[in-house]
Amino acid sequence: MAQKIKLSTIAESLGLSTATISLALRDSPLVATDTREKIKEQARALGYIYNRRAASLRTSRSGIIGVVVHDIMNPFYGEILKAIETELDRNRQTFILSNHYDSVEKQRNFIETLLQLGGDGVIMSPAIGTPIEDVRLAETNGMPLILVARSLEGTALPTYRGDDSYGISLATNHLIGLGHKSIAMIGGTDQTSTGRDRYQGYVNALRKAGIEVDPELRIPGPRSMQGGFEAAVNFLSLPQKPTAAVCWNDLVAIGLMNGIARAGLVVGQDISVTGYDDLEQASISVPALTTVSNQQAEVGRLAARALLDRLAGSHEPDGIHLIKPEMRIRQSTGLYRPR
Amino acid sequence: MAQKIKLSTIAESLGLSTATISLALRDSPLVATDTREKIKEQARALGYIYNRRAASLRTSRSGIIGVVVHDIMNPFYGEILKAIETELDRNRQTFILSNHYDSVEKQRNFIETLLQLGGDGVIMSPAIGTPIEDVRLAETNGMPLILVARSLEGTALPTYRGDDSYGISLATNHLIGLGHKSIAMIGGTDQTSTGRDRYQGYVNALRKAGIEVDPELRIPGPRSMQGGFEAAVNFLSLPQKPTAAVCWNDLVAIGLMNGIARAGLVVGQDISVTGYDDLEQASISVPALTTVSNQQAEVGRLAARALLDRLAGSHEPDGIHLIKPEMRIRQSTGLYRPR
DNA sequence: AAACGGAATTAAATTGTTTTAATAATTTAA
DNA sequence: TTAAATTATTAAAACAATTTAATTCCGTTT
Repeated sequence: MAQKIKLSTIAESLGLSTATISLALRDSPLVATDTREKIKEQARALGYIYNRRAASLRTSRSGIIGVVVHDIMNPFYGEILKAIETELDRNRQTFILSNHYDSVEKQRNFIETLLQLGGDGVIMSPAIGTPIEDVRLAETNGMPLILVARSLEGTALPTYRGDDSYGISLATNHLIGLGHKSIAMIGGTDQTSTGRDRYQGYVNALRKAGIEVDPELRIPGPRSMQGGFEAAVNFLSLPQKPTAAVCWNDLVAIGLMNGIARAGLVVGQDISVTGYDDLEQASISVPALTTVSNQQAEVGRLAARALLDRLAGSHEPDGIHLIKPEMRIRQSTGLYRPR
Repeated sequence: MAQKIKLSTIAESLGLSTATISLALRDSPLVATDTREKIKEQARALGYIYNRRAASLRTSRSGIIGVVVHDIMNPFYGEILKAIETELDRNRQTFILSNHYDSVEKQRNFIETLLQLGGDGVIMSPAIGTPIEDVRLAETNGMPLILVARSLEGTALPTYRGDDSYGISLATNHLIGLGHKSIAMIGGTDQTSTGRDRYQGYVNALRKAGIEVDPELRIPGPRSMQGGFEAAVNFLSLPQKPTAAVCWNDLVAIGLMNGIARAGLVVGQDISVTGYDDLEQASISVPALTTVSNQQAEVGRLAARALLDRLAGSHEPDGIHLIKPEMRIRQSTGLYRPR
């Protein structure tokens, strides 16, 4: 391991001061071009490694940005993260990623760790039940915060997410247009703003079409493939014999379709199913899934952009930015036929 | 934002020195119990936040561990990461996650960033073509390195991964046992050690059963669902009319099954398909996927454990640790019937 | 009352960088 | 040739913690 190469090592080896070395390595115009070259060359030769903690101790900028979401293994968040990663990478920011699994405590630990590391900012998809103090903790310590995919009531934080109410109404209207009247809504929870918005979109679309809303047709549940798969039994044994299902997301929809197929029914003919998110998998499922694109890439990109802009000093007004979803019609939905 | 609370703020407010505060907050027996309590109370009241960069500058331990894999959106890595996360969380280590997408450059950037941040160690699943220097870069700078899921020829680094050759031979033998003779191998690459091992396992099993190996039956390709889906066309038009396929992983298998279903054939009857990894999705696909559990959770846990042990000083011998995979038989495979 | 021992506290050095004001060296102008 | 202006370099003070050796403050013992 030899011994650590630091600015002073380079300085001594060249008979210069650390100040010059520091300036030169950061391309300051204060140091002469040829000395700069000489210094850079020497740094490379010695295998110098920039010590960010020492630097950030002085500058109070760490180049670290925290990102915390419910679960990175969920492709919905995965796609958002990918967009954030691209944008942050481009701006040479390091990012620290974490899941909170909807544990407020795990989320707070993350925020605290980030503060200890001197994080420059956070992008988060707040855990269910996030208390305002936790958000304030970040803010009072000078760490700006952007919300993504979920909003948080009672705050005016900049938020980027899809227009869920509108998106679900697109899917519901599509089914209504195909003649369906008994439409279930499968998966998810009503404990998040997203949940309430989505249910509202479903309700609104039905009402507008003069269809009565039957609370029994709302089957909440995990937002996973497994969740959808398990909901199939429940769904198929409803006394109302629904002929269509609006699912919380694509994962639930794919799980539900698998469950329905196992029961011997044909999705797209006997039962129509819509998803939400338009994951990569949606287009290659069997049958191909009719769904709503939630524009994950755009949502992630905008959130990252917003944070970077804020860090660069521009203070755009806070508020919720809703990204408009789009319908993707495929083979999992078809004309109404009585069951 | 008021002004930053630091040790000296607390010290002044209590008429003590920063040394005492520092010691007290870290539960040193050097400071009297009642002063310690008083100090902790005051720290809480003032909203003190521990400055890790200042501390780690002095102690040269950052509590940061880097983890870099091919793609966190791939559930195979996702499951490994989840296990690593659990283990590191339990030991209060912060971890920084990154994808390298098999770009050696992106991987090196990550290692460099981690060095700059004073990372305590790295767990990585090396990108294809990783040069030894990059690994050495970490080591010569005192950052221990553990490999996971993939190995790297020419190094004696501690490595934790599944026994791929054995695992694939399990799947191949299962198909041979069902009477299949023309068995294709779909997806993946032969550029990684994993790839070569898996192909070897397939070849070995065939040879042992006296079946001739036909190179045309090896269809390499992306290790994604999309990849499997697209391989279906190729697969179905092979002149050898294979009746079974050993897939690189579950994603490829599910994609392939979807492709076969789209072509009107029934998986498990007309064609048998095996996966690899035993992802959560495997058990709920239609038909349920016969696959090989790669013990992701165990692999991740052991890798994290190995790094933590090393950081704690225990110097277990290096070397490759192969975790034994297990067969999971479901409905995607069935008795041989000529196509 | 002096000497001692143990417990609690602290002074001061250290970690590796950045930054500002000051100095030294060089060039230009008069 | 000298003064002024410009360019290049550096000394030294931050930044916020940790750590070691020294000091202070007790109560005991002699």
